[in-house]
Amino acid sequence: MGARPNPSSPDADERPEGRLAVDLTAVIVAVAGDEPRVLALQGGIALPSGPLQSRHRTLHSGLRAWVEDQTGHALGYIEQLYTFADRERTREAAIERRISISYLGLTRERGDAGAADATWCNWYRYFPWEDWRRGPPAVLARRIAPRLRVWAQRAPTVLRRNRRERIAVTFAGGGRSWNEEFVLQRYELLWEAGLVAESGGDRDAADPTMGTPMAHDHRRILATGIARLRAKIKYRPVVFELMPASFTLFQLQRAVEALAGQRLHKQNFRRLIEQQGLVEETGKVATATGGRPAKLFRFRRDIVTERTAAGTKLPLYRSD
Amino acid sequence: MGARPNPSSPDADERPEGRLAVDLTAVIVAVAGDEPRVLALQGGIALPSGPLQSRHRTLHSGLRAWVEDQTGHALGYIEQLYTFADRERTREAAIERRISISYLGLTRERGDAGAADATWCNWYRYFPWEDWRRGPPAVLARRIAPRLRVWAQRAPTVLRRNRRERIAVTFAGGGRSWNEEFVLQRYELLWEAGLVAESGGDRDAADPTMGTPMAHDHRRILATGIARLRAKIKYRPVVFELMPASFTLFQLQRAVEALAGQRLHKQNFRRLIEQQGLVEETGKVATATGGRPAKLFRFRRDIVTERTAAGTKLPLYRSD
DNA sequence: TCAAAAGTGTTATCCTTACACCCATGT
DNA sequence: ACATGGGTGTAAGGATAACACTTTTGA
Repeated sequence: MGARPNPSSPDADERPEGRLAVDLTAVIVAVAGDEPRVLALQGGIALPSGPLQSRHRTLHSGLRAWVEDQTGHALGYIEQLYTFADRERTREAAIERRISISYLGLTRERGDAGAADATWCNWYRYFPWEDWRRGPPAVLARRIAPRLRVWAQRAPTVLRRNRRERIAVTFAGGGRSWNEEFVLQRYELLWEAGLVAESGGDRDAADPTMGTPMAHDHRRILATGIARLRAKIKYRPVVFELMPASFTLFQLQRAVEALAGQRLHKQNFRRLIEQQGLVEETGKVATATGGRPAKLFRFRRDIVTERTAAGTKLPLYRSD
Repeated sequence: MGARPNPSSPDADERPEGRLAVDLTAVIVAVAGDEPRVLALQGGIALPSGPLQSRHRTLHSGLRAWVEDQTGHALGYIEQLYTFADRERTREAAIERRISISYLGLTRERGDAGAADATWCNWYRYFPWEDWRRGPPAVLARRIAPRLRVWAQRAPTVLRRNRRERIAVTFAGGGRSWNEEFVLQRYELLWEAGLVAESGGDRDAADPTMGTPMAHDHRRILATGIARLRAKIKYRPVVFELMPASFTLFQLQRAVEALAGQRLHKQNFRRLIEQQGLVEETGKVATATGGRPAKLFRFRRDIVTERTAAGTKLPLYRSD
C-alpha cells in the first residue's frame, strides 16, 4: 500500500507536484442563422480560459468570471465537459503539469461584441470535415481518406487491422453511415495520424484544408464540446438555449442542422418537436421568411423539470 | 480583461492558489449475483483515492496506480466521471482547495481480496432508497417523504413551489414514475434538506436508515458513478465488463437489475439482448440454475467497435 | 408433484420513416 | 407562374409492451 493509504488519513507527507496549474477552459456556443459559432480569442486560435483562483467560489463561478472578463459575455447554461491533464500537454517552464477543466456553455450572441479580442467563429472552420449539410465534404475524399489509408498501410502488421477498423467506423467507411457524434474520435485519429497541425510533426501541418489549428489542446476541447452538444440535442431540450425568445419551426430546424452538421427531414422534424410538447404558439406569425408566413413559437420553460425524464429503454418488470 | 487575457499569453504573473491539491478518486464497481458492489476502504467509509503525482503519466494511469496500490486490484474499463472542487469541500489545514477528479471503473471481483483494508460493499448500503427490486423501499414512505415535505413546507414562500416540484420529479411524487437515473439529484436534495449525515447539521445525522455516510464527498461521487452507470447500460454494452466469460441470460438480467435497482421483464429483456446481437451461444449449458438448464452465452467482443454507434434519434434528411 | 427457471409464440400499440399533396406569400 | 417555405394526412415497418403457454430440471 502506498504512502497515502486513503483520503482521510492525515499522513499526507507527499504533496502532489512541484508546480501544478489548474485552468478553466470554455467552449461557448451560439447559433447565427445556419452557422454554429464558438467564442474565440486572439483571432480565433484560443478558447476563453484562465487559471482557477482562490477568489472563485466554485468551478462554475470561476469559469463564468473568466469568460466575462475576457469576452464581456455573461453566460446562461453551462455544464462541465471533461478534465484533461496529459503530461505532453505542457512544455512551459516552471509548470510541471497543467490540468484543464473544460466547460460547455450555450448562449445567444448579443448586440455588443464584448471585448475587442473576442470573436464568434464558425466552428466548421476548425473541423471542415464535420459539415455534411451540403453532402460529404470534399476534404474527406480528397485529402483525409487517402492519407489515412497510407497511415494504416504503413503501420506494423499487428496494428494495421485495428487502424483500418477505427478509420472505417469513425469516418463512415465500408458502407457505414456517418455518425455525427464521433467528432472527438475523428479529431484524435487525425491527430494520431499526424494530419493536423497540433500533432507536432509539421510535415502536413501547414495544410489549410485540414482546418484552423488552435493553441494548446483547445481544438481537442472544442471537439469534445461539439460532440457532447450533438449527442445532447437528441435527448434534452438544450437547443432552445441557443434560440431567440420566439422562432419559427424552420429556424429551429436550421439551428439543429447547424449543430448536427446534417440535413433533417422537415415534416418529421416538426412532428417530433410538436409531439414532445416542448413549444407553444405565440399567436404571431413571421413574415418575410421567403415563403408563406410561419407561426412563431416559444419554448415552454415550465416543462423543463418534467422533461428531464425521457425514455426508459429498459424493459421494466411486470409479471415475471 | 483580466491579468491573464488568454491561455497562450506568457504573463502568468498570478499563479493560481496558495495550496491546491488534486485528488484522483475511483468508483470501482462489480456485481456478485444480484448484488451491485463498490470497492471501499476503511470498513466502507471511503473510496480509493490519492493525490495526483508527478510520476503519473496521465490521469488514467495515476488512477490505476492508486487503486492498485490501495486495493491490489488491477482495473479494466475506466472512464472519467466528473471533477469536483467546491470550496466547502475542504476544511483541512494547509490546503485551500481540493480538486477531486473522479473515475468510474468496471471489473469483476477476483479470488484474492487484495489489500486487507479494501472491501466490496453492496452499494445500496449507502443508498437504501435506490433499490426498488422488491418494490418501493420502506424508508421512502416512512422517513424520506414526510421529512422532505416538512423541508419544503418550512421554506420561504418563493422557494416552496420549486422545492415541491424538485421533490416530485426526483422522488416520483404525484403519480410520476420512478426514474432510476436520478441518483445524484436525489442525494443532493437529501443533502440540501439536511437528511444525510454529510450535510453537517447533525440533527438528523445519526439516522441509520438514511444509509451509511462516507468521508468527504465520496458518497456524492458514488452517487455520480451509479447514475452514470445506470444511464450507460441502456445504450452501451458496458454490463459485460461486469460479467464472467460465459453466463446465462438470466444471470445477465440479474446483473442489470442489480445496477438499475429495478425488476425487468424477462421475455422482453431476452429479446432485447438477442436482437441486438451482442451475445452468442457457447454451445454449453449451465445446470443447477434452480430450474431447467440454461444455455451459456458469451459477449461478442468483436462487435464493440461497431456498436459504439447506436440510434440516431434525429429525423435525417431525404427529399426535403 | 411442485417450484423455479428456461424457453416459444402471439398480439396490440406506438414511434419512426417515407411519400404525397395542398397552402400562402414574394418576385 | 413559380420558387420557397409552411403545413396536413397517411400508410408501411419495426420496436416495445403485455399476455399466455410449454419445457426441463432439482428438491
